[in-house]
Amino acid sequence: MQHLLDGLNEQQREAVMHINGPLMIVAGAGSGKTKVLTTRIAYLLSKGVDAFNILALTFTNKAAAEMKERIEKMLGNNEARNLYIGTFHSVFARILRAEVHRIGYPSSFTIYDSDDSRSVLKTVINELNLDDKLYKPNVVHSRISQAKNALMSPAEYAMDHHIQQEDMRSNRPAIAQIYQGYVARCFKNGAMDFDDLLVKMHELLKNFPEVLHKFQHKFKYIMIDEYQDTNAVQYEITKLLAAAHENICVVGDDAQSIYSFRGATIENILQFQKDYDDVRVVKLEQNYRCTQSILKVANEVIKKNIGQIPKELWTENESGEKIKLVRTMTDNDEGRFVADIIQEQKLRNHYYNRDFAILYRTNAQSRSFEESLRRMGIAYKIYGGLSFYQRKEVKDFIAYLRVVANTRDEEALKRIINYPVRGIGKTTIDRAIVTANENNVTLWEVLERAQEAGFKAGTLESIKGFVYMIKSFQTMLQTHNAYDVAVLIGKNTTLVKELFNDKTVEGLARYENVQELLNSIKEWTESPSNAEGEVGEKTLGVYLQQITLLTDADNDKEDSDVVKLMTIHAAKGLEFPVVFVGGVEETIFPSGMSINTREELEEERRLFYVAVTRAKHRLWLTFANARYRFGNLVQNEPSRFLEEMPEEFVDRSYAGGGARNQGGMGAGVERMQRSFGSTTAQAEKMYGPPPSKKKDAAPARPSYMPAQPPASKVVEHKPSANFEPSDTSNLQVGQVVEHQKFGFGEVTKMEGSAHNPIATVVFKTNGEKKIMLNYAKLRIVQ
DNA sequence: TTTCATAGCGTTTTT
DNA sequence: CGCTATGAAA
Repeated sequence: MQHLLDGLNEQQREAVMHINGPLMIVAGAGSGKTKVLTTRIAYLLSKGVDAFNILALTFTNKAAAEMKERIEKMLGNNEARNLYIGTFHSVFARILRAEVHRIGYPSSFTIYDSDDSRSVLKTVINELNLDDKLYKPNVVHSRISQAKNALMSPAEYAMDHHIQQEDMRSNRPAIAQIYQGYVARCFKNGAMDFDDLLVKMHELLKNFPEVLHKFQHKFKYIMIDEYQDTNAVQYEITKLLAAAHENICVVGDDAQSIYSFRGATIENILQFQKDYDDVRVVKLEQNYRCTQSILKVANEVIKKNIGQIPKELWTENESGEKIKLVRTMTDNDEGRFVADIIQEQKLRNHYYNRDFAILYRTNAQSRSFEESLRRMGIAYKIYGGLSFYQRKEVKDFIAYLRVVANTRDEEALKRIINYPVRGIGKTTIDRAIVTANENNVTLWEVLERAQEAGFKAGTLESIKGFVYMIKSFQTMLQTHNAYDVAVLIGKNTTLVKELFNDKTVEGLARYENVQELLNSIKEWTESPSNAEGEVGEKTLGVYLQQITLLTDADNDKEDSDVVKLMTIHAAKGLEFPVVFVGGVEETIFPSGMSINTREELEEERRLFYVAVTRAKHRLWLTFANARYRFGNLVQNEPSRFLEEMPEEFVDRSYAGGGARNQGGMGAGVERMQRSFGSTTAQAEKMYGPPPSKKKDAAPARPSYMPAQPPASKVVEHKPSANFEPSDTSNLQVGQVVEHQKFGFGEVTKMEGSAHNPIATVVFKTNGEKKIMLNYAKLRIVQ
């Protein structure tokens, strides 16, 4: 047993060994938090606690997988596979699978990602005949999400005076109505959004005493990582679960709370001591990650925040280099500078690509870094942005799987019903949806009984074919695994073939993405357990639920030697030898959206703290005088956070003398001012004027002259006197035809299906055109 | 019914 | 700037 505790400091050991009763670990950045958590679980197991009785909630699936691996190594057996470790969302998804039938959901419920949610909202907003200019899905969704995270039902939302006033003031009084419609629609679709995974879990525990009792009894020991980033639902759930044994251990750092925008409240960790009697508090204050300089800077900046748990982080590490502040002219220069330094540092200090991380406040900032790295031939990977599973072609394929697993899923159904094209167009779908709503059945049920709805013969055939196909996939699922069915789907829908035939660069990438998806299904099907160590359940539904909850980081292959680019939020919990933080400018960092209240600004500062403390050895902070935003050059002041850093640990020699060109700077100010400049005027001198906002800034022309017609001007053709459309059903390559507008031309290619033939015609006067024979009138000349 | 062009809009941050 | 949501032509 002793060896488990070896190498732990006094506080860490205390945290590990306190196993009964509530425990709060205040873990500063880089203080060995993960080590403590894993050791603590191993310690519990070694004391005879059954792995089945331990629940550990982490922030990412990757963290969960890592912890499990480390515990297995420590113990030398595979007991760890029986632990319940995962994110709130994935652990609850797993529990819901078994229990959610009680509230009318299928166990293979679909999990909607933000895109799906937005799409449902759009439908609801349209059906309520509301102005979609006013009710933007994004705005509405965040409103609903906030309500859910505060455990507020649609009815309660409608009754709440404060909320109603807010919605009135923003001229959106119908959000309550939309909320209600949205919830109803999700339920009808057998689908849950991210928030529902928490809300429905809470509902089950609250309304079904037998469920609550079962899980209270099961989870005798509960651990929650990143507790400072939990929200109200998560708080309520854990409180319910822990109520029986009160063996609850939360780990967090109030200084790193950066998720208030999704309902996280720092109060949860500040109030923990009041929630339970006899809370043991352990502070981990020794940092093992950063150099003195980095840590001093971080400490000093975060001190500007008021109302924290008092603590002073210290380290025995060497002092290291000063933090380097860098000013560049534009965002493109910033990118070039960082790429240059990476190149230089690789040579000078023998770093590998994988030792570098470039962090930024917003995803949009990745572009300039990406470009310069590519130009320099430095391998990199961008985390976040749109994930693999959000790409069009992947989502399309997955939509088939989703429908097969859950035909109630209307979003997925709408996506694939006419993809690839099978003659079920918008009119047909709209009509089917109306029928479904009128009869209060699902869209799928309408399709199943299409003959009763009175579609015309051709359409009915198409629908029948589609329904038959989906049903055959479902049948196959009973005897085959998810991978086999997926391959069959790819074949039968000609979806893979279609992508394969697209030989453009993007088409090739799309094809490869679908292949990769198939591989991932195969891998998943064949591996004995899933991300949470769940053995056995290898159904299609489970697969789909899991991938929706996956992030880029979860799929990360640690072995690849690439520079990592990500937002600071995504970098939480990670560390890198060398870190660059880009765009340290007012309106970006702190974000222009978050400078209106002290609370907002303090969260930005905590974010800055997180960014700085990701670095182990070297840290560069960069900012640009001006950067391109929506196509035009705008200038920003250096971030106010730069002024808050203690001078002695900061090297400003690349920074134009001082962050804000004011007070306290050395003699360098003027020199740097001259050589770097700081105004847009100078930026324009070097890079030309910003593109004009006006569309028509081009050559002046007298107002009486009409603007140039669009480039694709048609040379007028007067149809022959005897023009009469011919029967083109047998049109052949090589025939000469006349078109009413385009004139005479020769057919060079025939393509398209029998139902929708397309002829390519090269016209004498107008060049090559693609003509759809069903609609265009052609006279065959010879 | 499908495709292609363009107008308009967006950037916090994520499960 | 780059994407996507709509509408006119095919």
